[in-house]
Amino acid sequence: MSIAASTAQDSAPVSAFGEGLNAAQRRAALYGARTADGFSAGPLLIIAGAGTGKTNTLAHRVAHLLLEGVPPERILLLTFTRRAAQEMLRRAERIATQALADSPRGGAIHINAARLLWSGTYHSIGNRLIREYAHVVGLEPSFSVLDRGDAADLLDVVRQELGFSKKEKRFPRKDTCLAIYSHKVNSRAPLAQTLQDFFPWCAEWGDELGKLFRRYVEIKHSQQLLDYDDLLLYWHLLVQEGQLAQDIGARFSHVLIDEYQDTNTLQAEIVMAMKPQGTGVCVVGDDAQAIYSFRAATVENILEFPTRFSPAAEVIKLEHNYRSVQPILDAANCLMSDSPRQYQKELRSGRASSRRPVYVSVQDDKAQSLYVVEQILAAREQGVPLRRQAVLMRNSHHGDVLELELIRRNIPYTKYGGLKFLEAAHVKDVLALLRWADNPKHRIAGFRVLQLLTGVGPAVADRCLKVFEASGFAWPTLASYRMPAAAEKDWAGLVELVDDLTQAREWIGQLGRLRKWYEPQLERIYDAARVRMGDIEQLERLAGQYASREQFITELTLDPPKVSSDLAGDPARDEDYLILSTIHSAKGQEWDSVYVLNVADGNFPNEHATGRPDLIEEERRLLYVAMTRAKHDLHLVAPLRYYITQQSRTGDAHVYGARSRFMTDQLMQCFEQKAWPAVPNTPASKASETKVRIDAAAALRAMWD
DNA sequence: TCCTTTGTGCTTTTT
DNA sequence: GCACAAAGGA
Repeated sequence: MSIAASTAQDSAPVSAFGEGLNAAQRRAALYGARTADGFSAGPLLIIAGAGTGKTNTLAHRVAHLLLEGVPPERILLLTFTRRAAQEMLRRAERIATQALADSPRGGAIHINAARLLWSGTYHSIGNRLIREYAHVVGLEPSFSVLDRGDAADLLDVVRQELGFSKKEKRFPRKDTCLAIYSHKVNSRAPLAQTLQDFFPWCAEWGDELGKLFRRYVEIKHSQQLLDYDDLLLYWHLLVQEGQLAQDIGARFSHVLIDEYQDTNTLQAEIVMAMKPQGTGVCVVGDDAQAIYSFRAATVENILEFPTRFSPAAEVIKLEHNYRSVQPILDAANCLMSDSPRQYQKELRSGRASSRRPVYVSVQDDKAQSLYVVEQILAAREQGVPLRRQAVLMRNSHHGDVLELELIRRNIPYTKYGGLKFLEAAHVKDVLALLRWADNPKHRIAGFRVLQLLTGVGPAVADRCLKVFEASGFAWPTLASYRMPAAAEKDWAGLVELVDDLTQAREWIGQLGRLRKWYEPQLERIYDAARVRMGDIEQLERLAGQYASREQFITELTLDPPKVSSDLAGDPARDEDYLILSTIHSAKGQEWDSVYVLNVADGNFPNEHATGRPDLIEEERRLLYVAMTRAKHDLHLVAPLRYYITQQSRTGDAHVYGARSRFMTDQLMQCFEQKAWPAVPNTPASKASETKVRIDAAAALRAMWD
């Protein structure tokens, strides 16, 4: 995601190699030495504070490796999102090409970073390795990847099957079950400990959850399904075996990992198994920006990285900030100085400013929105386009009130985080069809597809699928299956479609034919059919960029488009629009002006984190991430009163927010404090003292004379 | 058996 | 505002 993420360095011309880098950056980029068989480096940890040119440094390192003759396919580049990987490659290619052009050898040799085949997220790399080694772990190379929703649905099926949904006390809901499962797998901790530490309200269900997960794992394997966590888990399994660990590890002479502070134990173990000596391993991160513990990320990975090797890994700190003006950094430094365990660092900027960031108190949600809109419009008047401004929030629904106001005033915006494209029911329908055609054993997909027909609910679908399964997943058996009368007509069309999809050699056109069958179903099932159909058309456009159905389905699952405008052929591309984003999704980005909503205790730190010192520290880092996104202007907005979510329709429950515990007196000094709207400062006592009298009646009459 | 309605209860952040 | 379960009508 790099919507507005161009740094000052990005636009700076790179004349000679590394000329645009400062000393520490250069040291990190060049670390290592030529050897007889190439270029080699010991383990390296780069502690890159916010805005210190991390991407640029890493891109230079990649370029340097390429220039030193390291074959591109022997570089493994792990990033947090695919976008980050693409951005990195784009820059590395440009840097390397430029450096070659400037060298005496001239531009004869072309560096093609696209040949860095092994770059992407842990999950996407895992996906590729596992397909290659599928036979080793008892999988078919054509296995399907479950997205979050499908995984939760499958858990729900198991939950029903085991009768847990009928207990007198309510069993955890499917999303919670999945979260528990995922956390346990990724943290590699015992289930009981995961429950105790992160889901204490579910601790009493330990035994049932254990049974649930065991059955879930069985079913996944029998249906050739892998969820997100399996993509790591199977990879982990592969490298636990000595010979395979060596083979896979030896494929890569250099392993570069971005955002290392947000990796979890499972991921760290994979890297350690592949590269036990740390040879060629270079990790980059900022412990002050570790904000993914709910995904089982542990900041210990980065804190302990150096001492996991002997001799210990080299540590290089980047502290010069190229993003923000000094007053913003003063506040950020002050916020973090209260944090106990960390790599001590102090961000410095070359950019002075006389303006401090703003801490503004407002009455409530509504006033908060009005304030933000007023500031945004004012900034735009001053020449800061909307797209260089962002509103950041802790929870995605915190932007709801603001969104209404933006719509009312006709201010364009896009929102990151929150409901995703793939979670829309109609998109799920279409994908289920594709997935089922791709993997007939994919029961969740088939179950969903069958229920698109009128007169077919869970019971009929279940029976049909049982017959299908008994036949060994032979598609022709479906054609002869007798559906209830109401479903007959559409059933024939569906059978024909699925037959077509499974036979088709060409991927192009499949989605179009699918759409033809689906359109009438969509109109029957949902409201707002036209809007939804638009999404399907966008999906179709996106499909054209992929080589095959399997690739399309998998990549879409591993790297889902965030919002509809994120899809291909984005028509809104050149238009100016405001960015709304959760802080988590804002990671790695920067804007001229940043507004942080709901900076009050209960939200910073979140009420659910209180009582857990480590989680409270994470909340502090979250605020730190939010603050350090701003280049020139930063506004923390603190409503005195805000509404609690999750209450009945007529509810008016609200709390009076205390000042966030992170906003200490010392930190407050870093801010210009104000109230909005400004409270007129005229005490009543003074008014009663004045001797002045005005003949108001006469004055008003005079206006009409 | 399916599908809609009604009532109840509630951890946020996402690859 | 949404997920989930239970009950009632077709």
